[in-house]
Formats: sequence, C-alpha cells, structure tokens
Amino acid sequence: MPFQPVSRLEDLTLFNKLTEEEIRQILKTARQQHIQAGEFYFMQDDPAEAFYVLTKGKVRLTQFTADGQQILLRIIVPVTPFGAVALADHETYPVSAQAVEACTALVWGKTVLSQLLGRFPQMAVNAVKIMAEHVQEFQQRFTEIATQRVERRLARMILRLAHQTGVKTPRGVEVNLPLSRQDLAEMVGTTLYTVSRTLSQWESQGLIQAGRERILILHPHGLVKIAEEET
Amino acid sequence: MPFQPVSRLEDLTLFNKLTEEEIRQILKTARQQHIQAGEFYFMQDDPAEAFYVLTKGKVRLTQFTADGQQILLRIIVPVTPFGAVALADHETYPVSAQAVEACTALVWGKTVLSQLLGRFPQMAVNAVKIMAEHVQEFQQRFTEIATQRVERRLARMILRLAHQTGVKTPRGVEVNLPLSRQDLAEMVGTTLYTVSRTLSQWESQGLIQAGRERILILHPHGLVKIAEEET
DNA sequence: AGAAGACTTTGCGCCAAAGCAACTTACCAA
DNA sequence: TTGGTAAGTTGCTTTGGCGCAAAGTCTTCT
Repeated sequence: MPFQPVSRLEDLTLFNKLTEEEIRQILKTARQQHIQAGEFYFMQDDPAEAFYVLTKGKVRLTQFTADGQQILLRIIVPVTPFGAVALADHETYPVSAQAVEACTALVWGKTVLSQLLGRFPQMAVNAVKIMAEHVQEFQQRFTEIATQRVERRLARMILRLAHQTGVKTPRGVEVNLPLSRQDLAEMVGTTLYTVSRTLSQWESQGLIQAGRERILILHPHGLVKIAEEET
Repeated sequence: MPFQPVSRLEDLTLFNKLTEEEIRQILKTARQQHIQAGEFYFMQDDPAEAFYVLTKGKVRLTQFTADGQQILLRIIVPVTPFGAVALADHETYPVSAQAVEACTALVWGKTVLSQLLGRFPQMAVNAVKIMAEHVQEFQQRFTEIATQRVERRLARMILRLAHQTGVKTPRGVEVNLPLSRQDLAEMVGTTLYTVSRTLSQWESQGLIQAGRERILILHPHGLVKIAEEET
C-alpha cells in the first residue's frame, strides 16, 4: 500500500538504508513550520521551493482545473512527505497544500535539498522510489475511474482512507478525517449527491454508519466485496 | 508538455547536466534489445528488473484491471525512457510494454542501474524529475476524466498524440500511430462506440479525416477550441 | 436559547454515454 | 479473386449518475 503513513520519522522511505547518524544530520538541516487551519503550505503553480514532511495535523492536496473546478487528490497525515516535486529543479507545484487543522511540518529548502542529495545519494534513490509509488497510485486511480462504477470507486476510497487513518472503536473502524460528501465526491470523481445516496444505501444495509463529516465502518468485509466483486 | 520525445539521446531529461563524456560512459553500460511486433519488453506484475529507452519503433503501455478490463495508458515513441520503476528497488511493473512494430531499446539492468545512480547522483535527481512529470500527467488526466466530457477528453488526447507523433502532410497533421477506436476509447476512458460517433461528427464538420486506425487533422484550431472552450 | 451558516438528504427530471445488434468497409492471405 | 477476419459505423434502447430544488440536520457563535 503506497503512502502508508509511518509513526517514526526514521521509518520514512526517504531515509531508507541511511544510518541513524545520517538521518540525524539530515533532520538537523530542516526547519519547522507551523501553520493554522485553513492556511497553505504552498499553492498550485507556485515555484516548487521546498519539500515537506508533515509531523502533526492534516493537509489537503487539491488541484484546480482550468475551468475552476476543484478536485481533492489526497489527504496527508503524519508522518508523510509531500511537495516532492521540489526535488526536481525548476518545477512548480501541481497542487495546493492546505492545512485542515493546525499543522507542523519539517521543511527543506531547494538549495539545502540539492546539497543533501549530493551528500547522500541514497536519499535521491529513495526519492525516486517515492515518486514511483506516486506514479503507480495515479495510474491506478486513472484506470479505476476509467473503468469502474462510482459505487466501487467510493468503496475503494473509503477502504484506502481507513487504512491510512482508520482508528478502531468498539463498534467498528472509524475514518479519522473530517471529510464532507463534497470532499469524497472530488476524490472519486463524482458529485456530492451520488456520494450521499450511496452512503445512505450502505447505511441501510448496515455496512457503515455515516455522520456529518464522519464515517464509521461497521462491516468492512461488505465494503471489500463491493470494491472487488465481479461485474 | 511532458514526455515530448527528443531526437537525440543526449537531450533526454535523464542525462540533464551530465557531460558528454559521462553520458558516453552511461550509454556504454547499456545493452540493446530488439523485439518484434507484438512481443513484450515486460509484463504487468513482473519484477521490475530493467529500465529502457526506446530508440526505434513504438511501444504500448497498457494496464489490466482486476476484472480483466484493459486500458492503454500511453504510447512510447523514440527517444523516450520507460520502465522507470526499475529505478526503485523491489518493485513490479505496473504496466505491460508491448511492441506495436519492430522495436529497439537501450536496456539497463537493475544492478547496473544502481551503480550508475551511485556514481552519478545527478542522474537520480533527473530521474526524480521524470517521475514528477509522470505524476503530474496522471494527476492531470485523473482530474480531466473526473470533470470533463468525453468529447473534450478525446480532443485533448488527439492533440496530445499529434504533438507526440504528428507528421505534417499537405492536407493537415497526421497522427502517425495505428490506433483503433478501441485504443482511443481506452486512453480517454470511454467506449469505442462513443469514439466512433464523435470522430464521425468531427469528420462531418470538416475538422478531421478519420480512417482505419488513422487520423488526419484538417483543422487543428477547431479541435483546440473543443478541448478548451468553457462549459 | 435562538439564529445563522454549513452540511446532508432525497425526490424528480434529464441527458450523456453505455451497450447491443446489425450492417458496412478495409485489409490480408491463399 | 475471393473468402475470412478485424475494424468501424450507426440506429435503438437503456441507464447511471448529474444537478436542481427544497427540506432536513448539525454546529457554532452571539
């Protein structure tokens, strides 16, 4: 599963095969940046000047289309890197990164970053791997949206989110993110109406319990079946 | 425009900021692999063991879904790298790479590759940039398919293909690829029927001339208008 | 507590596009 | 030349899901 968030910084793919000492040195070159809910780490089309690792809070990565529509590409939770395009020269951010709640992130500027890559070539290799995972995920999501029904795409997305941020409760797994119907719609490429209807249907089947910006999965296997069943 | 094919190997993004001498050394470590039309460089889910740069012919990158559907993600033309996931350890190919016609490619095995990345860290940075472009392209295509009508998506795709492989003829720009209606349908996420109908409509408007696995663009501006117009 | 604002649900009409079927056209190989 | 096959077209029917509108909830702030 790509982008499975890790709990310790040292477990990041980015630091793969580096020694504790090397990681410490790398971390020393980062600065911390706190922002409030609603603020942005960066905006789409800004020149990509820094690379981030979120350590606290939640960040939305969204993309605007030419005609003003918006889609939600992903939610970042600790500890996950984002803004990796900055690793490549002369790029602009393809997305905007907005804090959902108060956030803290480690930040490396572009120049520091290229020094680091020179000093620790393994880090560059790791970065390639991270990007490869991104490519795979979006190829996959593209294929999904091109071939699958909304219901299945939504089931898959909810399961994915549960993997990423799910917390176990006595009654089931709760997706620990404030996601509106609109947000979910943008993530799977549909409308808030269809999401609402689908969730209602699942609720009446006892698969989930849906609330305002809240989803509790009562019967994960049922969702998996919808996500994978033939036809 | 991402993945604009280049005519000289030295112009590849992968070799950015490397000296002619370094590039020569890197090229020396590649072997050549010829394959016939219909054969595969690799299949989806094979362990990713090599990285390729196509120097002759045309290659289709396709992805199968769990339920057997297929989609055509991209057509590779010379000189373009593919199979870049091999740069990351322990990955499998997310797509299959099939030759459309007799092909030649430069190949670097995984072990050689990691040695090269150690010796030339700039190459890893370049690889990150390439991957970043891939991510952007698929984010973009995901956004498109999620928000735009078939007609617009098809127009965009044809323009993209024309950029990649278009050849000028006295009557217009010809897309120099044997693409069936089915292929186009897979690329934009629709059905062959809808593609056929749309092309027929454009033909009757004098925008294009469509033949068997062949498209001639008579009036590019008309297509651009469809691709970009509001609503 | 009450009011305002944001989020959600659901009925209804509509349409873009899917999917089927029948037919035509182009290509290739014997 | 001729049949066989793959590619393409087009009419018809069906439908998933869009999107408006109106009503219903939950939250928050005063």
